[in-house]
Amino acid sequence: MDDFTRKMAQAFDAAPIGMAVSHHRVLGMCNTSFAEMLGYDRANLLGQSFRILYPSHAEFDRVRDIGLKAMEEHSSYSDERMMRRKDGVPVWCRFRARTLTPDDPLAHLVMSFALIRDQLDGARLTKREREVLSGLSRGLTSKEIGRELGLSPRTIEDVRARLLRKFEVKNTSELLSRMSYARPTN
Amino acid sequence: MDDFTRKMAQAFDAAPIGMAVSHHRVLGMCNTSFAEMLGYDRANLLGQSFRILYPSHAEFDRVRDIGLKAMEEHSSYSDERMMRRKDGVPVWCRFRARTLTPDDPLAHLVMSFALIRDQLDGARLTKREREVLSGLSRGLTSKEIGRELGLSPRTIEDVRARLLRKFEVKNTSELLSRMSYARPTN
DNA sequence: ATAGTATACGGTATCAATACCGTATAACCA
DNA sequence: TGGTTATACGGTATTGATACCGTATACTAT
Repeated sequence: MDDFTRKMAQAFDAAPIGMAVSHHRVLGMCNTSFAEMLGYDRANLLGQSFRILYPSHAEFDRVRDIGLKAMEEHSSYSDERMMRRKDGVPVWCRFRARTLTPDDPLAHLVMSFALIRDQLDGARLTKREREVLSGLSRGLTSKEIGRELGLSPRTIEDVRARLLRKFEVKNTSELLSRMSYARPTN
Repeated sequence: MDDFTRKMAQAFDAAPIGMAVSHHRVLGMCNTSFAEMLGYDRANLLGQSFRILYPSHAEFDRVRDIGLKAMEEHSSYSDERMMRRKDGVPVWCRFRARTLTPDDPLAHLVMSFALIRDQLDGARLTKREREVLSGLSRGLTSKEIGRELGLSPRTIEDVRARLLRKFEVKNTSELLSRMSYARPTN
């Protein structure tokens, strides 16, 4: 095999970002960053269903449909989502996907996962806060998020208010501009 | 060569994010996303200095030093930076780097570049749109942005509406989750 | 035990955002 | 020269966001 291929493989493995390939939601390949980010050895991860990398079966089902339409049209999709580490701790990721099979997006997916670190110490997000944030980043209103989570819109507003306090921002726009990517920490 | 290596190389090349490897600021390898993002063919990019990918020599010099200390300590570094496309258009990127040689970080670097703005092109931002976006990312209302720019709040609302149409999003929250934060570049 | 926090929900009041209606000028492009 | 787009501004109407008031349960940590 040629040197070119070997160089690409090395770059894949040493990438500063988690990367993975899936076929119908089963992990076909990943790099070291991806396995480490989720607390696994790569050898134990290959061939596994992505189900084990999500916090719940419901969440696993939910994220399947979210990007499908976008990928059928543009072959690519990105959002922010919660993954589940091996020890159960949820991790918040910037997710990007490109499908090589737009007719059936999940057949061959190449994904990248970038950890979003909380820049404010002590500002860890609860499960609810992440769920609400996921809705907000998709442009949903409190009413729509409430419907999605089976809660009163009033409760969503409480969670929003808590998020605004936690991150010391004025409104949802500023919140999302802060949460979209990790700030340079040093 | 083994199938494993070939799979990793394929994943590298199909990644939904720009990736590159450099040796002392010379491009040793990159994937298709990286070359496309900057408007080049990969064949013409390999072996070139990173100088041509920055807006100016001063910027090229500046970014050399800013991540060095972090990489000596943690082997990795990330920020947001401006790159220069082949046609001269500046593009904002989320930049991540990992060095394989912490003693001399620039000797062997693996990097990822994620476009912050308009992953789907055709939606170039005007000066006004950038100015308004900058205000929105700081949590300002239309009234406050209008005051800052010496314009009627009504005009700010027009620019907002144009941004929402351009990016096909429902509201400002979704817009900002797509755009991350913006600064007026000129 | 008790304080603190997250969760969950109700009401009300106010301001902001969004979507329409309209006009007008300037720039650019085919 | 006419079509498109960006800019800039006015009015109005509806929905959403935010900030308060309140209650209540559950969990965690000192």
